Amino acid sequence: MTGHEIRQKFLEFFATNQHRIVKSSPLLPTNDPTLLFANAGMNQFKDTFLGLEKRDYSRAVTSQKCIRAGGKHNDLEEVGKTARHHTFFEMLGNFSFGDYFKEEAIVFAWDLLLKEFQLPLNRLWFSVYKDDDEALELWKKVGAPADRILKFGEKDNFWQMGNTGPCGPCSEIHYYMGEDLSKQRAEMVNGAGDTVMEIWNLVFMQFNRDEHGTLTPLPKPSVDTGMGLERISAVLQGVKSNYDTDLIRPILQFISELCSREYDPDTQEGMSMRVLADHARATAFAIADGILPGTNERNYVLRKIMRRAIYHGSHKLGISELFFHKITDFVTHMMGGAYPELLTARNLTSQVIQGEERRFRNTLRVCLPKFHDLVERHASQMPPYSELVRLYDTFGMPSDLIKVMLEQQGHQLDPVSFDQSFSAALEELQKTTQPVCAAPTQAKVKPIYQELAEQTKTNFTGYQGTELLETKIVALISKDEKVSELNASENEFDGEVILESTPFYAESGGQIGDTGILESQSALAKVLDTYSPVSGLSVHKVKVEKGSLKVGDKLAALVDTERRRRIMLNHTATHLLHAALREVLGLHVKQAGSLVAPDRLRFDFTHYAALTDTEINELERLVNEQIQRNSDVSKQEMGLEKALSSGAMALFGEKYSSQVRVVSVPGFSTELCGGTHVSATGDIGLLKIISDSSVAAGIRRIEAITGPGAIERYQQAYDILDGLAVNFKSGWQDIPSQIERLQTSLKLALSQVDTLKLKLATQSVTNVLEQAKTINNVKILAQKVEDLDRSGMRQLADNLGQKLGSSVVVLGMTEEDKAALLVRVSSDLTKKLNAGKIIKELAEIVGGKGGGRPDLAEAGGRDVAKLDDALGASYQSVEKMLTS
RNA sequence: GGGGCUGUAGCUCAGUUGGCAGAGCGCUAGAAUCGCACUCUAGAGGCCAGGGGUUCGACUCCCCUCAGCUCCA
Repeated sequence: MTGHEIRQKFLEFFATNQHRIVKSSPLLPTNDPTLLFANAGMNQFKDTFLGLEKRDYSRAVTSQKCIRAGGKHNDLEEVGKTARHHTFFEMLGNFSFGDYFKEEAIVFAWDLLLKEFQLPLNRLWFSVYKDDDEALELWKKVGAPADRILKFGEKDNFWQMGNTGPCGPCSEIHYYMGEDLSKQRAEMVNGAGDTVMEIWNLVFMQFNRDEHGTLTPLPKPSVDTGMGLERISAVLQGVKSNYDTDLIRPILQFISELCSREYDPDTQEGMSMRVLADHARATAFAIADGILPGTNERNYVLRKIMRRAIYHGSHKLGISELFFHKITDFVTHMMGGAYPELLTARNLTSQVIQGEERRFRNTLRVCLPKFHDLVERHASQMPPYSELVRLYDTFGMPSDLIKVMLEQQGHQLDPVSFDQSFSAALEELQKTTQPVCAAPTQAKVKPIYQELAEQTKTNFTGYQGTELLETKIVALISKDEKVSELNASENEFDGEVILESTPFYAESGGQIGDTGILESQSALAKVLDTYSPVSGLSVHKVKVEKGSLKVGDKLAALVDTERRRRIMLNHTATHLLHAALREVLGLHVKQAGSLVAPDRLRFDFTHYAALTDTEINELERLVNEQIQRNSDVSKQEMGLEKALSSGAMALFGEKYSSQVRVVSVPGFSTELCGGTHVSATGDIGLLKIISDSSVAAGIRRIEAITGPGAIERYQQAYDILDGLAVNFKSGWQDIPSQIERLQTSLKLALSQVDTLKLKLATQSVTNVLEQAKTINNVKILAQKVEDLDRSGMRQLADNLGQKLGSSVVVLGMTEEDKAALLVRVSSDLTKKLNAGKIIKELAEIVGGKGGGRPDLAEAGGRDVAKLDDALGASYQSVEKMLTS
């Protein structure tokens, strides 16, 4: 039976037993921020097990994509070394949500393994939790021999989701992999080695554990099971290693051809090939689910996986060209049938991988000279770990490569103590890195809102219109207390109003809350903001302008229509931009936050690089094309499942109710969205992107304006250009070249000025060359100059010095009310005279400081009037130094 | 989210407790050659990432911003 058939058979078996076949959730966990990757079949049902979410089925079966790397389950370092460890694998599982319990779960497992898969009973072992006699009896009942049912403690056979929450005993099925049936022993179960291997784990969720550790029985116990597809395939295909199943073996074959080496499982090369095969699977699936290699969290873990693979390929298997994308492409080809998302993402995957491989090879290229430099500095000595670790921590050189290269340099290393010293040094280096674990502070909903939400649900009428002529005040709040009446006060705002129905949109999904007025015959209140502290409840923050608001009052609710209109433009524009981003940059673009205000829109999204000008132009072009088409924007209520299957984009980490609203621009964008939108895209008028910046690593932020604001912006730009054109007396298209021309000629003119100034100064000073005094055969010239800058003064000193030969030149000038001095000593004299020392004495006279090299020194001071004194003093200074 | 590192000529990078901004490759021109490669000679090319501060003086020291690399959660 092939791996694909086994997966299919598993799903079908449970489907015929009234289980709903549910698609694998993406590897990017949808509703669990504590999880790095999907790592078990039950992840997507967590809320269902907790009773927070209802589904229209109570039995499900899945084949779940899983990655275990980083976080609690970290198998990364083990992959390749063993026959069983993977970063990526598929987990088959059947689930009961308060439907069947232990008995059926055990019967299903028994029937599937013995009848469908026809596993020999004389190789199977069963384990139960030490206190779970119920399970033990059930195994006996279906036919398991009593001596094959073993009891284990908490460590092996008790499962819990977290420190608190649902938990329960579990029961595992193990399989003897050895040749000789007579050699199997009970001790091998959960023992060392994997001659007896766990193939299926049945979890019986039976209790709820509270914070004191007390267990209370759940009213509706549930079942969660997991069986690794690769393992069961190994068993059914009669091979020792998961890597020899038809799920992975062909990848090894492909790699073997790629590097022109035979796959021999027992060699170092064999291990490297396994690493590559496994990591290629993980990488292809991760990228297809929108996870990109990066520098934080799951993105970083993916990058570690990819770099480990690339390292093994390039250094251990000697593949010199970019290769990793070829392997993932092969994986895509193999698995695309069962997981079509691989095919959709094919191009992106290949591109991202090649980019990462290039970057990694560049990192290696940069750190190798640093390594050699380090080794050289320590001659034949072993470089200290503190420095080796720096290569790893700061420059990203793989620790294994460091080890290998040290050995090549002739250093004898004990691998174990090397690793120990290395991690110790790393710890030392990172000691200062105490992560400030800021626990996510959950914004607590104020009890008053909670209470109101239970009593009433606001009816939102804002989709139909912005004015509601008659509605009723249900409740009034002032300072977190319910009140019966609201009056004008001195405060910025007077209180909050809850209405029976309202056209006011409460801030949500990035769209900011509406403003407007509430008006009755006797009262008038301004709505400053509208928000929703609890789902289903809209709260209007008001300032009473006239009269007073009383609970039960009838009144009209009027939204500021113009402001709302602009918000709607921006919201629909946001959707268009989102779709355009995915088209231009790739499907990895996911919304990571947004703000829809009347005057602008802001959109944060996942992407790995700054946008280029071409990309921004293309985005604007696409969005404006959609605007010009003036397509109708459709808004439909439908079931969540239907919406998702129709391809509507949903945000991860966002909770949706079973009934959702789908906003779509036909043929371009479909999103789940509760916000308010224009009726046709043409209403937007125009979109202009005004900024692109980064918010966090891997997340970019785009800001844009639409409609009237965008037009104003273009007008401003137009005015500026017109102004420039007038100034340049030319057309727009010539402005850049005109500016360039101006810049060049200005630069030329300035350098000519410098040259001329120098020439002038040289001429005027050359006249006084003969004034140079000679002391002890050293010519000394001290002269005041004008109209030069510091660099001109240096050049002048050089010119004079060359003319004078063996000499000391002292120049002084005033520059911006400060005195500047320079001393040049010709190089043949620097043994006797030090320009730095001379300048220090002179600098004191003008009340400043200075210094420099023995042959050239500069100084400055504030006392301009003393400049001549300083120049005069230079003769004595030199003389003193020459004679001392 | 926290730590380390980097930003200098078109490219790869030097730049020594603050004092004249450099090398190699590439580019342009010339020499040599029947011509090309090679070789030799000369030249062009820099807001030293941006902004602020300290200083008589900042590529150099300090702070901020931007961009990139890297390790860790």
